[in-house]
Amino acid sequence: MTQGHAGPGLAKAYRPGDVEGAIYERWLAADVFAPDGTGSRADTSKAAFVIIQPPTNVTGSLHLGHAQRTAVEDLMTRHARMRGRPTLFLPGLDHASIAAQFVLDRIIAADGETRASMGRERYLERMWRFIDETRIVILGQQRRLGASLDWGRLRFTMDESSARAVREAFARLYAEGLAYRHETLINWCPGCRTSLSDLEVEATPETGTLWTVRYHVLDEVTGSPDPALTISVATTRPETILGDTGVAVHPDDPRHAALVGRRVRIPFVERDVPVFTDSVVDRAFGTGAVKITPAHDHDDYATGQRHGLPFVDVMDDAGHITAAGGPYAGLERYAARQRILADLDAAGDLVASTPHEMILGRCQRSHDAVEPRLKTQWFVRTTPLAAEALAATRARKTVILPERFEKVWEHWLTEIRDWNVSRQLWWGHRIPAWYCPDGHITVSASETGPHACVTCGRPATELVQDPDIFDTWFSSGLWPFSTLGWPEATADLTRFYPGTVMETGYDIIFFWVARMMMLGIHFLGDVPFEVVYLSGLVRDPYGQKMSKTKGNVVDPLEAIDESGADALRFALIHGAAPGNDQRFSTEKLENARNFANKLWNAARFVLGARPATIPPDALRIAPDAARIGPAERWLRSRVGAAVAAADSALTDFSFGELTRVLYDSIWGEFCDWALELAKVRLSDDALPAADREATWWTLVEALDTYLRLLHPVMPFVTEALWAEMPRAAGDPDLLVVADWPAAPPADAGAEAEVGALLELVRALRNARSEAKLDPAGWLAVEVALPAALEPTFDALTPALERLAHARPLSRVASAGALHGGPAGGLAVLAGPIEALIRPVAPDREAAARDRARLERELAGTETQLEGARARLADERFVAQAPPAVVERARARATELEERLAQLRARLAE
RNA sequence: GGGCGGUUAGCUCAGUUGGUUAGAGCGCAUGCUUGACAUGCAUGAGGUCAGAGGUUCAAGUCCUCUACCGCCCACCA
Repeated sequence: MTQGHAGPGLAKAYRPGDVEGAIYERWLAADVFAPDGTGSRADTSKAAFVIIQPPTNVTGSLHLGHAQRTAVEDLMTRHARMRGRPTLFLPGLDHASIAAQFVLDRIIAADGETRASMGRERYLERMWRFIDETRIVILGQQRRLGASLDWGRLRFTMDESSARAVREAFARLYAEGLAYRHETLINWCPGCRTSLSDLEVEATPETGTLWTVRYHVLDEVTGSPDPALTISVATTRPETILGDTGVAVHPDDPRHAALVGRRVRIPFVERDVPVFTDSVVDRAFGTGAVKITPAHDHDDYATGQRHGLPFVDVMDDAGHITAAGGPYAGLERYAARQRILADLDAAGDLVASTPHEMILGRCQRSHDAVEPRLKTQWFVRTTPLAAEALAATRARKTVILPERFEKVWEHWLTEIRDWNVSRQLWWGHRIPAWYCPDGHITVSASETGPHACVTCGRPATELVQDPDIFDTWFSSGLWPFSTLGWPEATADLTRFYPGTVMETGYDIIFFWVARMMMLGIHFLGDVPFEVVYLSGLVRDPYGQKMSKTKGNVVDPLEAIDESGADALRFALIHGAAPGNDQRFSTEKLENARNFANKLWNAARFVLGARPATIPPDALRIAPDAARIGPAERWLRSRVGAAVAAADSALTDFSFGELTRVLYDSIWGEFCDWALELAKVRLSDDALPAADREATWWTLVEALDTYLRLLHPVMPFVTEALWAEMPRAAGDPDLLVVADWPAAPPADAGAEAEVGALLELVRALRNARSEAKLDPAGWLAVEVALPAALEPTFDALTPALERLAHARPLSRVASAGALHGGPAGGLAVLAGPIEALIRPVAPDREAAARDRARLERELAGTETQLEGARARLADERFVAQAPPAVVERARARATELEERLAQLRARLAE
């Protein structure tokens, strides 16, 4: 592009909906999102920036939390892209087996079907149909948000490439002895009919009942239960009585010493079990005697193993009592509990029941009480993997933000237990393990499975594949490299692994982040990402977690329809700190939309103010330094400060700080002051055209810089406005691939001088308002100011007159000249500047109000001066504080003294 | 039972390595049809930074304790 640009012009009103869709299309058409897209202007010699986004669950639509994360991810991506780095922002979907089945089960239930009635094959077909619908919705939402995802690389965890990585990873772990099959007590959800990892069990505090039950001791001679000799045990789960295989007491407990070694009869199942001692028993709890159910309780499992007790499983997959439960067989577990309690009571063996505070494990998904059950499952030995992940974070190869999460990270990985990866579900990756009739295990990474049993050579036809699937997190744990072609040694893998930043919510740090770290380091020999950026949760205006059941969910699409994607993104990023939860409210969204509107109108003004001497398609040039005035120098310096502050915020991942800086600069400096100051020069026909041009180019430069800085946060509106802006030589067509801005030079002198005069304007406005002078009238003001400020004052007088609505604003030789004139003026003090408002007409009331204002100011100044003097009088302060601090304190005291003198002089008149 | 976070203006939140005058948005009050913007402009009121103690010349900021709120981890019947 060799010519400056003039677009079709901007609509008078800002309507986000009118520009967003078209702009996304332009980005896609220009192919700027892919690291090697035809429109990419990336410098391939620079390190790639790879952002890792959690693949979205296919089950539902996006909520505000997704929107916030996508906004943050896209912000980082767009910034890196403008810095000229090749960027990879890969879109993905996760099959989310348990969540997806949970949702689909409800859908098919509406048609009167169940998982069982459909069968595995039909069920999975139905699932694919279901997710084909949802995936379109989900991907459309990301697009509406403006996420600059490389759509050509869309990956799904159920794709063959992911499946291959899963098989390979598992086969390697098995070969290395890090995956093993083992019968043990696992967490079982009767509602979902699957086992769960420890992480998927939520410990929920509840008030249950502690029942005391009598077991009858067997007569040593007759072998039948003694009606009189009993031992009482306490239990919160009477249904597990059916699986009891022992009673334990503490070895030093005299109350039960006589019964140790005797046998008791478990009621209903008529099983005779031993009474024995074990020091795990807490003598203070309950009766001091514990019923032992090794197949249904984690503690009892260990106790049972120590004492060689039988393991009697009394429950089936649905949570119903099995044949082992004798008369209760077939009953649902809680129905069985009630029947057992009633029967115990009838037999006179239910001694007591008391309310009991306890922690109950519930399924994260269905909230059913989790049942500990004995099952044979596949486990991953995590201890060695966790050690490597820990070593990596300790060596700072991967940094977790905010840092405080490193502590829980350390704790969890140190205390980690082996990971049960088997799930008794259908939707997911089938475990690639085959069993021969002799029980030999063959694990194969081949898509078609093994040819024969590796142990006995039986042919594949005689082998049966494990019906279970993997925990979803097993495939998502491979995400940073399975998406790049692993296990093949692809060019992508070399180029994009490890990733740069992994962004996600802190709620899945263990589920996902830890697994990616462990598996990434293990299989690739290097960490999967350099930075873990953890976002907080988005809550409703009252701090509640958003959930569909509470009905407080804000749909991102509604917010976008209402206020635009830019406003939503800004609202979600503004004021959010990593790891901190954030409340979302319509007020925040409105504020963000107003900001976008403000920017729109500011741009409209700048573009409309182009001096006629500049052709519409002129190439953008830097303002002529010899032609600009103090206001322009001030603006350029402030823009430079904004660039520096934005850069530093981005370096620190302080995105809330970034939006604050941009909001304040654009609204508080550019719109409130710079544009108003510029209006005078731009419309001054007496000024040489070159001067007016220089002023305009200064505004264009500032706006151009702001648009670039803001683009990562508000991509649509900035792109739309930039389309209308003059281009510099070498600028691309689209802002999305434009260069990140450099800071215009700082100008401390202009900042100080113009800053002081803006203070004067504020003071004059304040005085007018406080004295309730005619708001629309022109004030006659005389100003006395330090000699150093005089040239700036003279240059800006017309602009200052306009801003303060004061004319004439005339300079007098000295402060003394302000006194002794016609009586009844209002004194105004602004730092080193003194001014006097000459009333248009004498007004006794206004004078009185003004006097009150001055008196208040006097009192305040006195207090401040007292403090400043006390500080300086303290020898230790003068001696020990840094010289710069002492110097500042001195200057401050001097300033206050002068001000005090001025005020006293005014009040004395 | 362990650990983490929060407590700053009426509300929602910023506040960098301690530095003297603690900020913003919303809300509130007063006023403004000033040629980019009423999705706006101007001005103002409003804070003993949860409480107590300590370190320091200096504490919203560092340390200790307390209170309240929230979260995470945890196999005691």
